[in-house]
Amino acid sequence: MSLKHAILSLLVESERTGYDLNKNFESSVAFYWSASHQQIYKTLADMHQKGWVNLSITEQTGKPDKKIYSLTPEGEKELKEWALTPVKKAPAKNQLLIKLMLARLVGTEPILRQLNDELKNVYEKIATYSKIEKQYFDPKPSFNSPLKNTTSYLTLRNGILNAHAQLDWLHEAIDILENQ
Amino acid sequence: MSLKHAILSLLVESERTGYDLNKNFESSVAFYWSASHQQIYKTLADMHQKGWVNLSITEQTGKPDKKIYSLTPEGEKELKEWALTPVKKAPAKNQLLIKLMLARLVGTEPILRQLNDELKNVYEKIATYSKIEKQYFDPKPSFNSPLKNTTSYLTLRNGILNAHAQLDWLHEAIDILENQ
DNA sequence: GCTTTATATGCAACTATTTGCATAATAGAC
DNA sequence: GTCTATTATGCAAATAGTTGCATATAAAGC
Repeated sequence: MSLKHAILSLLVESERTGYDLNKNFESSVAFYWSASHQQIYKTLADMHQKGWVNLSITEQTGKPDKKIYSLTPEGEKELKEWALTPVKKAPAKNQLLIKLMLARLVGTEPILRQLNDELKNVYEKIATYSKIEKQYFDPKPSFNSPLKNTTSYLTLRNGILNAHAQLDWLHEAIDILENQ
Repeated sequence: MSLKHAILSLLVESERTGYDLNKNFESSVAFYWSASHQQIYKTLADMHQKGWVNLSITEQTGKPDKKIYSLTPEGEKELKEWALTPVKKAPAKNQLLIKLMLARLVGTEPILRQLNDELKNVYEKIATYSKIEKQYFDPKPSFNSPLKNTTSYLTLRNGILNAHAQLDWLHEAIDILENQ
């Protein structure tokens, strides 16, 4: 699985706690991977077992211990190898399209309602992306920017282009279904 | 999960065997859901337990029995209810973007290689979609076409628009990374 | 005649993910 | 002072999905 590798890719930059990592998954990582905090803690424990990460425990009086994870040479080796293997294609999962195919069974009205809900979500997504773009990538990274900035910008661009495609499709679908 | 509902949505149209369903998942359903044959057989057994599908066994001499599944009223009820509940948003899963973020660790060359591989895949996907479009949706469905045709066409359009967005992004990413 | 492909089904083990619950301290709002 | 959010961690059960293996017939190509 790739959750391990998503986590390792964050530990390349700096050591982190499970809590820190969860915060990352709620913000920037959300563009390309999702995981719950339970899954993150479990995966960290698994990777510690495998020797891919180191664990240093900071004891705190009266508080639970702080568990700081860092990348080991084995973890880095694994991550590099993984980065070089061809990507596996993601399984198709699109609930909205199953529902669309059920329009004949349930009528077009409830489907149109859900398409419009989705339209609203996509608009909100695009607004969020625009804010991020203005805040962090204005002016946009150029050939002499740090590589880190460039790749971060490209993950944002991926979100933007996909969201616009979704927007176009939703308009098309709503338009066609309304005229049926 | 939605695999149950994807299967039920096929059984609305006609009764089918696990094998038939698997064929559906390899062709048209592939636009919006994926599942292995093992998963399909397992899910059919689960739904039979729940009473959502009926099972009629055709005994064949010297061959394994043919198991034909059909929708029950309970199954249809469940499907209709599901169709009306708001869609859950799909968790983000994009391996290629994790790898892109690893460009600093492994260098841009191997990442560019994978982006170009993906570019090839997307071109092939678009070619396949074009063929399907010409074969089944020329002329394209209009307001007086059967709803079934319209919704099938829209699932294809979803694939086409997403593939083009992916294409645009890949060109952008490759262009930027090559000039780094 | 032999090999491959299609038909037709599934179990078992493992891996991944979700959901519900649980603990416990600190900081800030009211 | 009490309530709420944040910090910080995780277990357990259930559900979902993958991978490897297994069986057995029939048709078509070479």
